[in-house]
Amino acid sequence: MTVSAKGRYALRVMIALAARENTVPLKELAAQEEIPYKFLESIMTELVKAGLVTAVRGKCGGYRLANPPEECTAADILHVTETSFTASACASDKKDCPRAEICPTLPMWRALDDAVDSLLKQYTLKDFL
Amino acid sequence: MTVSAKGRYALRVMIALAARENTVPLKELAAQEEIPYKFLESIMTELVKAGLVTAVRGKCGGYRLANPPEECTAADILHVTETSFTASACASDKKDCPRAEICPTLPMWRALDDAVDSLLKQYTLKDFL
DNA sequence: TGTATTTCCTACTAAATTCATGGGAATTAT
DNA sequence: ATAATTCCCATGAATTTAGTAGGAAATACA
Repeated sequence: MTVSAKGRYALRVMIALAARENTVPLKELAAQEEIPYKFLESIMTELVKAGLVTAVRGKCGGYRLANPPEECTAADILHVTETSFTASACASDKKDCPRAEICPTLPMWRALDDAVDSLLKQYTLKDFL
Repeated sequence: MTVSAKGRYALRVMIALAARENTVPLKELAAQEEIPYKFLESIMTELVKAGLVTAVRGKCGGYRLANPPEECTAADILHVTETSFTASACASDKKDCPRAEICPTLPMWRALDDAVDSLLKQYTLKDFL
């Protein structure tokens, strides 16, 4: 029920990018945020694929936010990094749970997901600067 | 960020106990709820220690709720079973995170914990019957 | 054109956590 | 006594998370 190191790293890096205008190379980001270089590299790949970050290859390249800080929420970021970002496995994969139809707790898991999501949507990168 | 099988099992068993007046032996509970006997046994031990369930040893023994169903919330149960029931490791163990003082995201993790907790407190075992 | 700097891609390894299983001691109704 | 039960301690398997390694592809700049 805890956000992974990966998720916390991702959020931290996004805040770091929000604080800078130019593209920042991974080497610098990893050093500044004290995150293992190669691990961060894999995280950046995901953030790029999700459209939250823009990558510039080659010399003088690096990463920068794809959008203004106030347009990127904590929910956006964590949905990318957290493999199963839902309170209960049942709530997301209906077919995986044969009890879904009769499960008395399903409504609660759904409500919990909604509560978490709506709270995380309230925080944008701008709020962390 | 997902509630473990252990947590879901615990909730299910507690609902099952809430639906019955008498003490129910583990053997029966495990069969009815289709939960591995020995795994459930370890879960019951925790629930007993937490004071949510009363155990009766010996022949004709078993488990029953320690309190009326309307007095036991989902939060009570999940706090027992989930090893780290907090959105971020930082939010619970201050000393583990050297950045706690300056961390811009800590308030959000705290708010998330509060949101989750207050929602889970709204559901009692009675609501699931 | 060559070189240094950078992201991209694929595969692998290590550590931690979750999910169980096994055997037997202690307790209790009959 | 005996059978049915919880309690206690240790171990093992499976899954997920965290971190590493090496090199290919792109790009700025001399």
